[in-house]
Amino acid sequence: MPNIKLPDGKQIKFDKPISGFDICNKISKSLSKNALIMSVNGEPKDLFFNIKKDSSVKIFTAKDPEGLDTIRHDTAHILAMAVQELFPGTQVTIGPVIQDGFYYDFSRKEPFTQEDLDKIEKKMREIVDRDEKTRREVWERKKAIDHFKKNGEIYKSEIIKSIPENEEVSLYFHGEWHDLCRGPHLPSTGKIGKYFKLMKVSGAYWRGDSKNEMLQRIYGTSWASQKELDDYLKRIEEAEKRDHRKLGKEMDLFHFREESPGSVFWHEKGWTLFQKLIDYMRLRQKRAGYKEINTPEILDRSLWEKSGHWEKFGEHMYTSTTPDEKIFAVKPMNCPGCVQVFNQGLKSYRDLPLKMSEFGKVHRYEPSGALHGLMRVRAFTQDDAHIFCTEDQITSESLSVTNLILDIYKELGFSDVILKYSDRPDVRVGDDEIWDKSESALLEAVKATKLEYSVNKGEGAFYGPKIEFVLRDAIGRDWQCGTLQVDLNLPERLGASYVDKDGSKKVPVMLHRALFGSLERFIGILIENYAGKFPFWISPLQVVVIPVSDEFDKYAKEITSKINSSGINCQVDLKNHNLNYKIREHSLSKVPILLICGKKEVDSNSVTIRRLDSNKQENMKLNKFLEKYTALNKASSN
RNA sequence: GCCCUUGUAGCUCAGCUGGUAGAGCAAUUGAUUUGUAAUCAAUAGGUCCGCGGUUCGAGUCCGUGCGGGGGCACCA
Repeated sequence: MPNIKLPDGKQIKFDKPISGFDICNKISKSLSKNALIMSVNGEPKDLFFNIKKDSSVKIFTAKDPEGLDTIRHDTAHILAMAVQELFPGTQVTIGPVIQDGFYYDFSRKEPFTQEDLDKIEKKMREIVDRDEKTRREVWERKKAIDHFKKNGEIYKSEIIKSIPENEEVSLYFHGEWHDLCRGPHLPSTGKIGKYFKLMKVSGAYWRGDSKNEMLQRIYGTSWASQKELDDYLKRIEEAEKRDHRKLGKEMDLFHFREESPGSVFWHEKGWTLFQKLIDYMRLRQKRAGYKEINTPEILDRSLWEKSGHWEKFGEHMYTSTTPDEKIFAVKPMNCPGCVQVFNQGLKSYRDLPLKMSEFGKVHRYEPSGALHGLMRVRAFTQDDAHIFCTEDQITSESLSVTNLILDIYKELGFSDVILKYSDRPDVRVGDDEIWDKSESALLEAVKATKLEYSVNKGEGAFYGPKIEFVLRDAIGRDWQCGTLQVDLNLPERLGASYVDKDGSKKVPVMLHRALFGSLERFIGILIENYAGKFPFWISPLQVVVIPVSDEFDKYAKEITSKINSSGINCQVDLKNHNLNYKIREHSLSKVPILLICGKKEVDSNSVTIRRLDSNKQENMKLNKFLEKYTALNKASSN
């Protein structure tokens, strides 16, 4: 005679075993209508599950994340159902819920076309209309395997084999159609609603392994209401508008071309942006005690063999054979070169910590399918630095690195940052004592930031633990950028040493650190974060002067030259177009400040300011303008 | 690298079932002299991604290579 405890503390006594439906009926009519699944003592269950013992029960509707997830899960199921109705012989595999939706992987010879997707979606709506009741059966493992095998569902039988022995094998039925599933599911197909949409088809390896067969994955999205679906589609549209590849073209920042896939052709404006970031970082790093160096882009194979890169990452390295048959590699990383700078000359403990920064351009032969605009390229510039220090200095150096990184992110508009800390993997170099030391140093630095962080057990590099910095952009997307890694391996491999107090030679610890990781990628992130509308000080073209008519060209040219002399990037637009046209053109290319000048301005030696996305006008004496905007023309910390 | 998809003027795109290319914007020239998001007109502009094939004939069909896009795998 179960006694049911509800989340609000209320208890209901029943005189016989009951289902979720019974409980809902007891509570309210609307709940009976809206209930999707429930949890019994924390375990997710179907509403038709029979509760025999005293339990705490929670009912979920579409308003709960658990409810929405189940809607998505069920949408994936009816996707599979629709596919098998339309395309008999297609094998189903897995169909999990993912962020904002779900996918289902199928095995079928012929590829699904866009028309197929439309057909499938229509069929799914039919299935919802049929409102078929959900039925759950638990099968004996062997029987289930044989059953799916007999039906040609090889993948399903594989999945059953991998279910742990102590778990039951459950099948969910909708009419004749059934699928292996842990559940829970909605009581009937009608409960799904019709706020779903199939988004795209793509390939995906069975069990995520590139050695396996490639399946066809259909992605979909599913929501509890039309409004949520519309909002989601709108969100995607907004993200597309910010696409850095699109904006890069529109704003004339850079382009790509066939002759060098994955390498950027920077245009003047894009390169100005690039240089501005470097200038800013130089300033900050100099202040933080870094010494900037530069090392060769092409280095003899022997160095890469010594560093271990040749063996581990050889297939991703560009190499070059000289006319006299020597093999050189284009650097995929800056560290070996930097260690060689350290190695030149004798170093004393008094030199430590020695912080060497390098804006090094590296080349990596990335798989063609990985390339993506500026986000994933084959040639990029790292804002790299290597800190050589003693074991005792790891903590303080880590703290100063995290401070610098977070401060610079903030200045560039990213204050929402989370950290990922990774500790020792099973296969590693170095003794445990030094691992203990480096791990606690990094963890201390992580904690000192007071930011949210995750611990990734065993995810560190074989040569040391690491922190990764993930920043969240204006539309909530996460980008992993910065990194701080302890390296207990490379200095030794390349024979780095310093003379300690007692006159003995010691191997220094090396910290690798990068803030943006790749300047190219970071610019991509900046573009998308700001939707191309950069803050004044970063903007590559900051001011455009527009004379009202060619009568005022002379004045416009004069003030343009004065503004440029003050260090602000300014252009004058003397083209034979009217004012409206020019305002539109420069607004679309996202110039932050337009200065309009006509008779009024010439007479009073002033400018009229029009800011991007505002049609307010502000008149100001030229001197005042220069004063105000030179002050704005740098990061606030400078 | 793998699966799907795609490649036409500087840009965005049209071109039905094969009959040797078209628009808008941009560019150039001329007119207009403009006060806050597109002034008007004329002109010029294309090995329809490359290579091969089918065909009397290919932007269109087939094969192949390269590039782009969406995923998967990869990301020191």
